[in-house]
Amino acid sequence: MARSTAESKAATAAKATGEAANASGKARQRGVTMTDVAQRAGVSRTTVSFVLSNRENTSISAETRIRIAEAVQELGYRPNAGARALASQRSDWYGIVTEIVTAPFAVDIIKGAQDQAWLDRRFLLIAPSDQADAHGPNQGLEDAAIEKLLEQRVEGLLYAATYHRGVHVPESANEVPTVLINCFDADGKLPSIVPDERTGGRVAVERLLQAGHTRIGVINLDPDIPAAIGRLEGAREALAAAGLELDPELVVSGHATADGGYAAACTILDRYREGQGRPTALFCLNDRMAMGAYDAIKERGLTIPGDIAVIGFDNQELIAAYLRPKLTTVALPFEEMGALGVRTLAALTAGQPIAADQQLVDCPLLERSSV
Amino acid sequence: MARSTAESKAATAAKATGEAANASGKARQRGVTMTDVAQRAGVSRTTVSFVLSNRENTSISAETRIRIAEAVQELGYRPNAGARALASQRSDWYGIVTEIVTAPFAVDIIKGAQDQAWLDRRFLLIAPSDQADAHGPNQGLEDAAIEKLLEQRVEGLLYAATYHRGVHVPESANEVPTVLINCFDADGKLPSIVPDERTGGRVAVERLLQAGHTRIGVINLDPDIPAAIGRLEGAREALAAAGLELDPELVVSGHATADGGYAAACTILDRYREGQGRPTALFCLNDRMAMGAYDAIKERGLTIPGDIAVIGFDNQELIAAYLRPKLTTVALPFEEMGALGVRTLAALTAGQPIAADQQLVDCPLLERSSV
DNA sequence: ACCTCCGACTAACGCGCGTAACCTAAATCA
DNA sequence: TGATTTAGGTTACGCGCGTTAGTCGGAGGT
Repeated sequence: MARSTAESKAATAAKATGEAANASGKARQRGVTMTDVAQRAGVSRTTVSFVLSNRENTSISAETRIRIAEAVQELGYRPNAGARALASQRSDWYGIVTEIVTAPFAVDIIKGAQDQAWLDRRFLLIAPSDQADAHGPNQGLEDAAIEKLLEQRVEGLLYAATYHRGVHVPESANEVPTVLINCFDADGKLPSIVPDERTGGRVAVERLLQAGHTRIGVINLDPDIPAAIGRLEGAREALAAAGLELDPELVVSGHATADGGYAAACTILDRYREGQGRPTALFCLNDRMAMGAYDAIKERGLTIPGDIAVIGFDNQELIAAYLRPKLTTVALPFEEMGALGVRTLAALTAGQPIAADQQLVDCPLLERSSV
Repeated sequence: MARSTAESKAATAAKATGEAANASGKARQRGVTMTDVAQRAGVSRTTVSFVLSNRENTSISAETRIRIAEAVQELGYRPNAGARALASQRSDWYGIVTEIVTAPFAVDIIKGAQDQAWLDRRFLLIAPSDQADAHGPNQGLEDAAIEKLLEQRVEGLLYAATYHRGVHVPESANEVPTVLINCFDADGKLPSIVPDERTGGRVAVERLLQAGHTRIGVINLDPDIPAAIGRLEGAREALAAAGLELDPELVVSGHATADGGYAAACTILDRYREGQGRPTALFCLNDRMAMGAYDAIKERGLTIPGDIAVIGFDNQELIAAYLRPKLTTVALPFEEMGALGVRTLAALTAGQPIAADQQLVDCPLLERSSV
């Protein structure tokens, strides 16, 4: 194939036309490169590169730009992201490593991050992790996953957990900017983004108070985890603001499942009679427990929200939206956390300062029908 | 810096030692290349490449291999996947485009695919799609996503849907091998992997028959979708094998939600009295509807499975495992479909023939406590 | 008539790596 | 003893692209 750029433009055009049918047919297998485009447009590859990357400070005639655009179109040229990354020394990729792939709970973090990355014209490489999966066949998967991501030359790392907690991030993550989502660095070095549990707890109880409830039962999680601590603290704040206190007798911890919620609700409900100290509302620290509480309440012939109002936490769609009545709950801002994570990473990789070492994201109240 | 490989090995070693402290300290910023490793080990870059890629038909002394391994270790060398892909003309990447990122329903497909890809030493690029998201801000996202994946030079494409249906795949997907998961090509060209709905339906009803139920109510989905057609067909098969028929009066369609299931169950339960034709078991074509059916049953003072046995379909963990009693259901084999998708893609890209144009994957019965 | 400047490009190098082809000294063989 | 093989490498090229440092012809200025 003639490669001389000295070849007359007429000849080039003729050849190009001849190939057009070819190119748009099945003959084009793969590998249309920038050089092909350049040849077809009758310019140098450099010029094509300048045009395609919208380079400034470079004057290229409108006519040439058009010819190049046509050539791109006709040949079906598609840039090679890998080659570009190699030459430009930047990949436009972020990596996210998470056990979310395994546990669908907080898949919205990925969605939020994806969307934001898309807006920023960046690509998200998702890698699996086995943080919580000690018994699986994937021991050490997490380190290997980060390693793989670094081999792809990601410019930054997101590390997400399915539930709010402290984590230890593998050392290799230190080689690029890293942001934790829905968890925080137990070693206190890396920036993180977590839900504002405290405010969420306050909002929930405020909603109950606003509906006229003053005696509120709390179905608590394992009291040691950040979610329980924060949410309970918020609940106390709200009560305090109303001049009330949280009756310790009304706080029952249980296993974070529907069965646990059922048992806890039974304990509370059976301890008192109606009007004799029995709470008129239940704040369940997660939706699964609320699901169990529903059963306990219904079993006793009580109605929701008539006799007992219920408010949950987490907004697990499959539960909250399908319970009957639909559950009013406080949502965890997974999408926002994911998006903020990407934005924070962008700032970090650009060398800009970030707002704070630990950023809190609001947990909004989702009104449905259980209060 | 001396680049002569003729330099005596002693000298090279000395220099290397001098640099070691440097390399293991903070001075290493980024960009340890194979050339660095080669220099440090006192060999040519080619040799390093041969060793690292375990190339056969090449004899390299054990001593040299060790020196190279040490150099890799000491310098913290990490291969550059992009450069490798460029040079070798293969990326080891598959792309998966799916609305699953948006709707967490079938995120297990991703997990299955990820795991299999990991075993095959391949990387999965996950891109969002807006197939079902007509009102979102992401119009045309899907085409753009595929385009992006092709720019990364993925070797194959997986296209996954959240629920079993026919889809139209964007044309650009034809440029690389493509496999559909949990959906099939409405144009009938691309290979696909779908759940075996029919067998699933049969298994469910067989389980009910085995428990002694002969009068079985069916809470149906929209009767036109593949899931409903297949599952119902399977149910009929199972009954036929037992010499029974499906009473059309016992098949009620409803909206695919808990409310829909509640309404449908009410219809069936209120039509008959106990022992007067009222079914003793309900086959709900999805778990959400089973959730609603639970309420209808409990509301009438009936017990599960004592008075009415219930069996679901889909195995939506958050529902099935947390209902009380826990729901016996037929699982959709998302993970297996994802894994099989990757395996099929591997065969395709290797030029091997695939088993069939449409591969069915079994839906296993998950025994819990509602039958 | 000469110099300068500017518009419109192009030549050439390097990113990090895979790989075909080649090279050299020692061991083996006829 | 000379020819040939073999172990153990090395040289050089190219993958597709970004980017710096030019080149070249003509318009404007003096």
